[in-house]
Amino acid sequence: MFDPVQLRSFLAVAQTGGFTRAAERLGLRQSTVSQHVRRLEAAADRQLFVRDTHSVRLTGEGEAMLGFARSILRAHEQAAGYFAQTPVRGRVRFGASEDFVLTELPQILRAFRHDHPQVDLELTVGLSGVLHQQLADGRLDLVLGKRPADDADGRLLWRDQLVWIGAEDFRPDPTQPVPLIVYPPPSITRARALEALDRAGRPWRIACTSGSLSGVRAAALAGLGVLAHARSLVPPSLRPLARQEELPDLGGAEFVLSTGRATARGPARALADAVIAGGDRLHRAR
Amino acid sequence: MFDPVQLRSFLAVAQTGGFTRAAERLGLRQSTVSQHVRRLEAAADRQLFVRDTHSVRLTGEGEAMLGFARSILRAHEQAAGYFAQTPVRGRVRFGASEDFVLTELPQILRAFRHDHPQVDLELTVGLSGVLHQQLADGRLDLVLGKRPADDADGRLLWRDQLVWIGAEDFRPDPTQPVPLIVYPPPSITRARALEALDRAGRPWRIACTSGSLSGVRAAALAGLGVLAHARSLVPPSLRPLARQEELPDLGGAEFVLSTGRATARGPARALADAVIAGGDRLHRAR
DNA sequence: CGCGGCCATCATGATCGGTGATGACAGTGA
DNA sequence: TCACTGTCATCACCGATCATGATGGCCGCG
Repeated sequence: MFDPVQLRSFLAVAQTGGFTRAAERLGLRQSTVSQHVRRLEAAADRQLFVRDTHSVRLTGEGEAMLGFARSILRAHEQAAGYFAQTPVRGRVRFGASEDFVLTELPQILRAFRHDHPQVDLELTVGLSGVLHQQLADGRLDLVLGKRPADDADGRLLWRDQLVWIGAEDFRPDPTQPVPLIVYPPPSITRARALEALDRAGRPWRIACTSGSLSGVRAAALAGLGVLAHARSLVPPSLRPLARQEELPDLGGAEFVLSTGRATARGPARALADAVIAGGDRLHRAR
Repeated sequence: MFDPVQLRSFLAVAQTGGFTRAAERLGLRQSTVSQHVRRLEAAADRQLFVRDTHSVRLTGEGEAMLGFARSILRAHEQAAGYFAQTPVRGRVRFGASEDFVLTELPQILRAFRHDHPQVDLELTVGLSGVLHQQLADGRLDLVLGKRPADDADGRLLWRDQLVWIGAEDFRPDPTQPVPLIVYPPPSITRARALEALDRAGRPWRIACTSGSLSGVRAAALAGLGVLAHARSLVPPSLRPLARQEELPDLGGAEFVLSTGRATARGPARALADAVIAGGDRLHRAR
């Protein structure tokens, strides 16, 4: 095991051809460099330089050591270069919409925590509209959710179609108001569903209101009604209704990653990169 | 600059999955290993392990460090492996026959001293027979010279032809005894020359005797007579006589490197290797 | 022959590093 | 629930290590 500091001194002596010059280059004293070389020679049990009082020359073994020293120091420099950049550290307050709780978002966050253990990750799950409001208020740093109607910000992750979904065998009775399962306001999906029905002149009633995806999923599985939902994020055991045309078209939806007004930096940037990189895993490509 | 010792501890922790186990493997204490990792983390300014009280897991940065640590330690081990073999050190008493003083033997010896500065090299130049006698007496360790008639030892370096040489324009008078330039006994060449002439019934006389190559060379250049010499080692400004057939054939000669009875070891072995490796430079290939 | 530049060596004071003891923590089994 | 065990972190201690400045030997130069 060779001391890298001694190797550096050795290399400097070999390159400058002198102990004094090497010491100057390294910001050390001549006696220090002399000791470094001496210890290195002791460690290798070889004479590395021939010190003819007014010249310093490498021996054969010294030339061999030269190669090894270069190799070792190069490896060190590669490592040092990698770790030179300031580490990602701090806090991210991350908001993710309910839609993602059943996706692989947890795995993405888990990987992020693995890669950046020094980042405190605070996760808030809620409705997209609420999250964007908190982002605007500065209570969140990064939000993953549907793009609100009035908001043009955020990086578009993917475009999706809103569809009507329900239990396996559920078919709404055309003669009755459509039984709706919705999130409470200010749910974007809720607003879109009511708008579409109203525009089509189709009567409706609220069959169930729940603030959580598991709540609306339970209601749908129970056959309480239909639910507007992004096609790519339909929870397991629920399916788009076979005949979408019996209900009005819901239009599209855009899933965005928003970072407030400023470009994300530091931990928020790192998390945004991680989410974008793992973005494919958030929705099932159809 | 990372401390290789700390890297070794880090690697051991990563491999064994525990500080205590790593410490056992390394022959250190657990607290020491803990400090090593802590210092390494401080040096890299990253957290490398997640210590969940009953498990130790690499972070993402830790995995990066793993690669660098392996690379650095591999470089160290290569160097350590090279310098692990005990260095060549000591004394060689080397005998070289007069024949080689004008060859590149000095360059070979110079390179040897460069490669093995810790070897004291004692050079004896003399007649092959004398040198072999000293080798047998234990007063030399290695001898380079012509193989004596009664000696079968030694590593054959090359076979050569003995030829008659003289000054540029020298031609022996067939009616007169051949004027000979010879080394004093126990010169091998001398014996071979006299034998050949006697066997051919050709009269001869000693025109000059000198113990050194420069002596016989001067005599030959002065036109004092002819000289038996190995063809490949003819000194500059002397040439084989144009008509060799006017004098009896001298036969061949073998140049050998002899190491006494035992196989050479240590410094003598190293020098022998160097001479053999540079052997081509000792004679001009014709 | 003194001078200056070079490297080796030495004593010294500060720093570093391994150690053992101790503490915090969590999983285990009675 | 509680003692026990095994984990890792932390700390004070002391001996080893290290960089330093001073000194000395060496050699070439003026």
